Amino acid sequence: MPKLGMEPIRKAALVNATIVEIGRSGSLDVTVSQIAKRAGMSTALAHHYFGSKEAMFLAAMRHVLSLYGAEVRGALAVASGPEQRLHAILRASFSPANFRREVVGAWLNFYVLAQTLPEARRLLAVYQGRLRSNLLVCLRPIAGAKAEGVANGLGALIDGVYLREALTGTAPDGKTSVALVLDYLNAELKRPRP
Amino acid sequence: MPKLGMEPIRKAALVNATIVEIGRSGSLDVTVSQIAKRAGMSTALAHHYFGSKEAMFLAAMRHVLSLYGAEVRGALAVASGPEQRLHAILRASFSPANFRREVVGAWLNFYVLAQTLPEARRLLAVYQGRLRSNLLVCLRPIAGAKAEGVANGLGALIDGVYLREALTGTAPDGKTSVALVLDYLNAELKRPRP
DNA sequence: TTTTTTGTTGATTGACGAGTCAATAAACTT
DNA sequence: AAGTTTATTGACTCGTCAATCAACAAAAAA
Repeated sequence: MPKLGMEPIRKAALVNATIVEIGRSGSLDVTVSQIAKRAGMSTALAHHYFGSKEAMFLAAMRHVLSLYGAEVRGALAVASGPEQRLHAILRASFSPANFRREVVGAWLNFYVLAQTLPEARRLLAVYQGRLRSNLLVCLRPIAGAKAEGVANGLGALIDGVYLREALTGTAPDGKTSVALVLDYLNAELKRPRP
Repeated sequence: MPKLGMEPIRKAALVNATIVEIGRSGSLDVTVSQIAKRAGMSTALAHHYFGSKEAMFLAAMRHVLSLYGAEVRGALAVASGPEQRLHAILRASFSPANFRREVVGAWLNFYVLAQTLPEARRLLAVYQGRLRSNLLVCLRPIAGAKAEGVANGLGALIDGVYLREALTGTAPDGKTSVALVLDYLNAELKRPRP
């Protein structure tokens, strides 16, 4: 009983299922069969809409990245002033949503994918570029000439703190992460000699 | 023509081959057959010595970690004074050896493994603990009460910078990485109000 | 109403992979 | 010399999996 206009629905279900399955297994070692079953359809249909497993992975990556982007934009929308906006970016980066098992799994595996899949590397570069640009807008008014360097450091620190927080067995603590990064920021800003 | 005492030689060859194959494929999706072939033996022999592919992965992880540990110890041995020793740790962490394709591949995939394999997580915790302890020894004399916090930040920043450097298409630059981390350190140390 | 487009799947193909086993052979022990 | 331990592999088991195909169903277009 084919209702028309299924494509976007099926694709969304598959993307979702891909992320969940990657999170569940903790690796890219998920079968199309698993993904399709979780999305409630046959493997043949999954292939029909995406053509290959690789395409599903990339679509999933795009989705995770766009969710993160949306979260940052949402947080920025209600923040005013450079400091407030910086806080907003950090809070969004370390939000509980980003520490959900499947999101962590997605990120770690995207790093792995980025080693060999050019498109994955490109997407990662886009994410890093956006983060950097967002940080720079906030930093230029308050860090002046140091803005570029501080943005680099902040970006790396965010990734590093996330990585550690995501991989220590204990429940991740966004508050502490934000505080750690803010501490770095304050150190850079209040340093006597630029 | 079985010569005796082959076990350590074969195991070393397999560990090496595992790392190379992970680096080559960029993922944990390597077959025992590939590993065994690169190590110059049959798959049956590989299983004979390690029992499972998982055991090979863990042995490879231990090896990469121990190489890194040795590099740090080596650098520390010829450095005196807290500052010098900190520089030594950073230089070792961002040495060209650590940016070789197969080492990057190993690290990224160990992160992935750590999500699900408790032993891998344990090994990662050991590495982070050692790094933290090494940093603390240097930091206490020069950072005093701030030492703990700075060590946390430095550790995360090192991981984050490494991750970014390893994944940007361009050739990784250890010098710049060291400089970035040192900049953070100086900012924390020279901050007026602790 | 015929044709085309869209949705859908069971069955199949063709390939590969982890781990086991039996068998062979050389070295070391007694 | 007989027995044991270590080294080594080809062949095999049992399983999986990505991708394709043929076929069917329903809606839309002609």
